[in-house]
Amino acid sequence: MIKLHNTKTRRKEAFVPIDDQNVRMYVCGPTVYDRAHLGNARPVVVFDVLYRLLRHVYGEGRVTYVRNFTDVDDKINAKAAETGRDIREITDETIGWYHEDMDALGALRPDHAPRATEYIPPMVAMILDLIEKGHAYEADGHVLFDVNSYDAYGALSGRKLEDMRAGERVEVADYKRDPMDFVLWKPSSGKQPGWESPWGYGRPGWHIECSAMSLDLLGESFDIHGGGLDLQFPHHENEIAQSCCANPTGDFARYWLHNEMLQVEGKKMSKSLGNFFTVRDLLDQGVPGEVIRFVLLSTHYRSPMDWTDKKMREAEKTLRKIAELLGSDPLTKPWVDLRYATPPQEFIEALANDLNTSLALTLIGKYLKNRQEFELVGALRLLGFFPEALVQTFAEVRIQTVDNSLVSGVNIQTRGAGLKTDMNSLNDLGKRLQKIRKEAMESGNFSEMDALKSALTDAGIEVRMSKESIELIPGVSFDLAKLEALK
RNA sequence: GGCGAGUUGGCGGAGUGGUGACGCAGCGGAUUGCAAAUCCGUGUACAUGAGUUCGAUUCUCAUACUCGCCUCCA
Repeated sequence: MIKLHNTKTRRKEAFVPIDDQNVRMYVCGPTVYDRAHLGNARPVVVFDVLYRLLRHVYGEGRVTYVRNFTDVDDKINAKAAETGRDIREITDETIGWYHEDMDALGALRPDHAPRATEYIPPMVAMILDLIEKGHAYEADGHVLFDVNSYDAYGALSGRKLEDMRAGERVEVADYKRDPMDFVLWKPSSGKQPGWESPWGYGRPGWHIECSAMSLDLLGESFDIHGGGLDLQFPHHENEIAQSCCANPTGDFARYWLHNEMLQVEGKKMSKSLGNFFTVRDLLDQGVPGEVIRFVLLSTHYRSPMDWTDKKMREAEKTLRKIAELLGSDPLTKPWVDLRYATPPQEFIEALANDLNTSLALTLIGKYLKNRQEFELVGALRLLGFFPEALVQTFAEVRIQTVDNSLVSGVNIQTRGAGLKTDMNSLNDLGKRLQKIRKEAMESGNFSEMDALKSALTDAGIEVRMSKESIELIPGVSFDLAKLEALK
């Protein structure tokens, strides 16, 4: 039994799909004019977990997930004007980036990822229908939705039209009957993208695409509609107005899920504050996608999440421990066939309880501590972490000295193949450290050894020493350049 | 101004009408050249005031504060 918090009712409700053979979910996707920033990644990862959970519960082929690309928008036009590039070129490139970056976070691709520009005729048809039904009107080359024609307008976000008689914040176009009326279609000129329509050459307003696409791909009633909390008003309110007026026999979306916003080091992420960064920025800094995913899931989706360096380091540490356990020599472990690993019931229940990913990660921590590999692997997979990938990503180099009555020498082990670094340098350093250490232990003078050790630490390599071995583990902040300087 | 969310120990972060998770840090111990890592053990919290209740951190109301959305950025 999955329970989800429905924004529509402001309550946690038992989730009952309309058709359990085809569970349908729509999530608002990005406007494609630039790299996805970290805030964009939160809903992607949150709804990816929901998608995985639904697939787990109802069956892989029995969930349809749609996430759109908004590729008609004034921000895109501005980008085109600014760079002199073709709009299609910009949107194609950005969509490619988006896929790359979200793939790196371990997010499954939706079943459908429609582009707004592929849906112009259905949007025009829906607008015509709305005019015909008396919910929209043409004025000054625009087509506007008449919010007063829909009684439930504002129900989702808990706003009343009277309270919003704005005009205070934004200048209201004088062709609007009501300041809250929003654009369904607007005229295009010059280099602006446009299509012929009954109202002249123009382009759609922002909200209509989601109504047209969800109708086509999911029908007039579907199960879940998700997105960031910022979209609750006006975007989702407007979607509801359009869809419910155009298809009065349908429910549109039954469960509305909204994720809270993301902050960075306690402050809102914004360009003006200079704490704005993209997923690609982090990946390029060497932060594995799994670490980003882990941090994003460590806070419940309906709470504001604060992105901090500390959380990133802790997440990395935990993932490394997991990789160490999973990647260690199978001969040292009791036999487990991880191919058949399934998530424990308590783990599924945590996720089924309105996506309590924080508790889910706590459980993962428990399986790790108790070395319950079967449970661990099953849980990780459901949450979108792949054991093999973790072992690779967090590969380590272990330089082990062997020194006992039978053998004496150096044994170098590496785990995984994903380590993007110069193995030889690491090996050399490990041997050197071992040699210096041996000398130091004989002479009693540890200064040279301490110097090398702190240099390694500075370069982002964790140094672990025990009687038997020395381990060098390049971390997330590993800096190859500093390592070169040590030679 | 409108709307909404939140306030849990040093930090992060779940959860519950009645024995107050868990992680990190701290402290004590084992181990150690010293550390680290690892293992064992361990303390401190539920914004304030009032109400409901046998009993509230958990429900209700008020107050304070924080944050977000409504505005380019989700």
